[in-house]
Amino acid sequence: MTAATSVPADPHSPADQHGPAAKPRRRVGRPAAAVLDQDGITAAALQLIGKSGYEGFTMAALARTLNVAPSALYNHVSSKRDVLVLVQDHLTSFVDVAAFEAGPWEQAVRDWAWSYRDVFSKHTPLIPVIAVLPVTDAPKTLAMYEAVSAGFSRAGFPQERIIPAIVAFESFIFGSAYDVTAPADIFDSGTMAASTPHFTSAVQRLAEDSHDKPADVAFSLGLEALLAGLGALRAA
Amino acid sequence: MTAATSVPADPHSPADQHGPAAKPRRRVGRPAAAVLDQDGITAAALQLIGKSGYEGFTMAALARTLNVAPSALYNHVSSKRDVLVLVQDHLTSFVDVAAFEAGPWEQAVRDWAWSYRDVFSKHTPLIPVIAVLPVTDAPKTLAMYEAVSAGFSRAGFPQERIIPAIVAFESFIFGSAYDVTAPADIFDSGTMAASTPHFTSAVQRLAEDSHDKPADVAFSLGLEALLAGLGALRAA
DNA sequence: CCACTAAATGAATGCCGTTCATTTAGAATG
DNA sequence: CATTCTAAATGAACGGCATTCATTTAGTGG
Repeated sequence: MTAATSVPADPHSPADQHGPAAKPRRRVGRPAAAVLDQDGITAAALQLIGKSGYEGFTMAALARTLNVAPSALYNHVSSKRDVLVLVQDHLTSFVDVAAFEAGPWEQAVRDWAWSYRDVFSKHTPLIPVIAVLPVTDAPKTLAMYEAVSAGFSRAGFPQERIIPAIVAFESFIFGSAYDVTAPADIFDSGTMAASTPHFTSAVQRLAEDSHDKPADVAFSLGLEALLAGLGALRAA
Repeated sequence: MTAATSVPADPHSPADQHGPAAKPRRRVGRPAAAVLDQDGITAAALQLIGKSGYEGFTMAALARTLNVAPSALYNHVSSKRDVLVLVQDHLTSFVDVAAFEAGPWEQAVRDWAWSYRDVFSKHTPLIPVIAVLPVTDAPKTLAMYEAVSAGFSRAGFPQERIIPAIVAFESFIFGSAYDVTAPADIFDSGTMAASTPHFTSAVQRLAEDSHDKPADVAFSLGLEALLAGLGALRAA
C-alpha cells in the first residue's frame, strides 16, 4: 500500500522550507542514524527534476544525489509514483491562496489560478498524478482546497456549487499548464495551409496582433470568462 | 526524425474508416507484399488499447496482435510515440464538428466540446502528446481545427481572438477529460475532515444534492460559463 | 535469370523500477 | 559492558521495456 505522507500536515505552514528540514523520526527509541527520510527525498527529487527534467528523473539518479543505493529509497517510499506524489504535494504549497482570506473573490481566484498554472506548467508530468489523487494522500493539497473552499463560501457561493466550480477552474488550469509547454510553431500548418484557410488566417492574425505569449492570452481570456460566468452563481 | 504520417491527408475524409483501409504504397514499383502499414498499425493499436489499456500497450504486444516481430514495426513507424500520434489523430476524427457548418455557434461548441471530452477521457495518456504536437504531424486534427475556426469566424469572432478562444476551450476540455477518470472518493478527506470544515461540508452538500456524475456537473458548469464569456467577444 | 530493394527477422543492448536475502550500526535492556 | 533488537542500507539479482542492427526473405523491374 502507498501511504505518501505520514504527519498530519499542519495547515499553517507559511510557505515552504527548502533544504534539509527537521527530522523528528522518534518512534520509541531506535537507531537515530537515518540518512534518509521523506522530506529529504522530496527536496532531492525537486532539485533533481529542476536540474535534469523528468526524463532524467530516475530512482537511480535520485539515489545518487543522496549518496545512497537505489534500493534504500524503498525503505521510505513505496514506489516512484509515491515520490511524485510527495513532490506534487510540496509544490502545491507554492500556490498562492492568501487572497482568499480577505480580498475580493475575483482577485483571489486570479492570484490562485495564475500561480497554480505557473507552478505546474513546469511540472506537467505531475498533472496525471494530481488529477486522480485522493486528497487524503496529499495534506498540503487538501489545505489548499480548504482555503479555496472557504473563500468561495465567504463570497456567497451556494454550498452545492462550490466543488463543481473549483473543479471547473482546476480543469482549465491543468489544461492551460500543458499549453504553456507547447512549441511556438505548434499551429504552423506548413504545406497544408492552402487547404485550411480559416485556421491559417486566424493563426496569422494572432501572430501579427499580439505581442504577449499566446498561452498567456488564451489563459487570460478563458479565466476572465470563467470568472464572469461562475461569479454569477454567488448570492447577492 | 519522426515523420508521423506521410500522405497529405485529404481534408474531406467524411468521418473515418475502420478496419483495413486502402493501401496506396506505390512509390515506383517494388515488392507489393507489405504485411504492415500505418493504417493497419493504427487500427491494431486502437484495438489493443481498448482491450488492454495503456499499461498493456507495448510495442511487443502490438506486434503480437499483428503476427509480426516487434522490430518490424520500426519499418513503418519511428517510435512508440509515433504510434500514439497516429492513434491520437485517428481518434480526433470521432470528435463532432458537424454543427459548425450550419447550426448556431453555442450549440456547435457544446457538441464539439462534449464529444471531444468524451473521446479523450478514455485516452488521457494521449493528452500530453496532443498538447504539444505540431498540427503538421496530425492531418485529421488540423482538419478539426479548420472546421472549428471556420465556425468561429462565421459566428462573428474577430480574427485575432479565434485561436486564443479555441485554445481556452481546449484547455478546459483536456483538464476535464482527466477529471472524468478520477476515483469517486477523490474528495473524501478522511481523518482530516475536522481540520477542513469548509471543504468537507461543500463535498458533502454536493454528494447529497446532485444525482449526476460530479465530472459532468463541473464540465457543464464550466462550459456554459466559457460559452457565455467568450461568446460575448462576437461582433453583432 | 539477375539485381535491386522494401520489409521482416531475431538476437542483443541498455535502461528502468522493483525485490530480497543479507549486513550494518545505533539504542534499549539487564 | 554485553546482549538483543530493529530500522535502515546494501548489492546482486529480475523481468520488462523500447530500440538497434546485421542478416535474411521475397517480390519486381530490367
